[in-house]
Amino acid sequence: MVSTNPLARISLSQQIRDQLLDRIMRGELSPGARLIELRIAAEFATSQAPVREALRELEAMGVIETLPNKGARVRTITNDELCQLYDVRAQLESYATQLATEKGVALKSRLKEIVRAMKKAAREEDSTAFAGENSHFHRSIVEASGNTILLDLWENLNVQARTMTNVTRSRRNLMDLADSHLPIIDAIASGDAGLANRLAKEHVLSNRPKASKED
Amino acid sequence: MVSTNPLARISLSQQIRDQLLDRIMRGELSPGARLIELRIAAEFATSQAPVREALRELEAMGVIETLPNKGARVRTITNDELCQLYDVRAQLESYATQLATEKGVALKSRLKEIVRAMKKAAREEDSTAFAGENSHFHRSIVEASGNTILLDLWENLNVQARTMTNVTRSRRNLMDLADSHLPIIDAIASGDAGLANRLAKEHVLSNRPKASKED
DNA sequence: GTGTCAATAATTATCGATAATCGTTGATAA
DNA sequence: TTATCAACGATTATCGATAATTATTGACAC
Repeated sequence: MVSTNPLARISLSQQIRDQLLDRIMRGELSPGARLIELRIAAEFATSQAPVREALRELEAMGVIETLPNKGARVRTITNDELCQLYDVRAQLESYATQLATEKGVALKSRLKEIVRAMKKAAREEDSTAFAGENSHFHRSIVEASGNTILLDLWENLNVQARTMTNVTRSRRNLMDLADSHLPIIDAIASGDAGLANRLAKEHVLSNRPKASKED
Repeated sequence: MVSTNPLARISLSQQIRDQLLDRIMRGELSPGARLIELRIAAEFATSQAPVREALRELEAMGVIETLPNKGARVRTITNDELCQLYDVRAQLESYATQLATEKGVALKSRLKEIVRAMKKAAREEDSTAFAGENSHFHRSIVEASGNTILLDLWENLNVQARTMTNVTRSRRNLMDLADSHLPIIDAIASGDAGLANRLAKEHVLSNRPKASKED
């Protein structure tokens, strides 16, 4: 049933990119898996060209890596790199939170709403939905910072982290995790930018994976 | 004399990318200039394919922007965005400097050497060489942080900033600018990570363009 | 004059095919 | 047995041509 795949008309390369990204995120394509241009082209009933474009975009996102003349494979993020990623993300996010607080953007009701959705997902044990709402929460803050460059960088890191989510999914109680966002909301609402900065940083770092034994 | 351009064999798309990036950096291709695939292909005596790849890479770097079916043009960075870029860069670099200091990496002699080269360029009024050494200085620190994710992000911002260098080239005295790096070297050598962090941040921000009247 | 629309031009997006490159396999000789 | 290397197979890199899309022009009606 995968032989022909019509696909609506929105630019083949984008559709292929989205499909592949989706598969990588849901773990269908695991780290190290090869992505062979002609094979993918055959699957989507297109030519090699749009597939190459899609792969290059995924590479730019840091989701896959390609060796010249050797081909592309799903990037294997070591535990070490994931730690580094969280460290950097903590820096960016704490700064974003500080900016948003200084600007006095009204975020409280919106963020509370997102946490509510997070808890709903937690109750239903829907970890995919939970991860989505979680991203949504942090993205809202970075958006509110008003710094688009910052937003771009953050999104990049976020995508990379999410491709590893299933592997590294912590055992931590989802309901607790949802609650751990509340102090940040209060800090932003209080207008104390320094506090908001600190809490956001701690929040991200508390979700940082531990130094591993395997990688 | 630009009709045929043999180009050594290292992958056409990469060569095209480098050539275009070079032209953009040196201002030969100014912001807003269109990049037409077939025209570029003709100039380099290649087909459209490698040109497209090159353009996609430049887009990922944030150096050009492409609208679907409309084509690519050299990205116009507003003064506002450049300010945001420096703000974010200040965050990343201060963090990198802190990490490098905490790790106690021996950087002093190397950094001093770079500042020497910077001053030489300043004496010779070679602003291109100066910019190169300047990048080199900061890159060395970010490298020394040991965080490769951080390095990737920093490089990206740096490239973007450099494509605007000629436009925004400050009138500031180059010799003073070179000297302004010295306190950072001392702070790193002293092992005071907090101080190093602060000085690095101030250094970047002091070079941030001012809120403009034109953009 | 101004708005609408078909015809046209310019350019990107995609295709199918070929060339170049890399890794592997198996034979041969030392 | 091991080293060398030619031939092959798999895959990426590039090509030239066509299809699809968007912008532009000019005629025409109001």
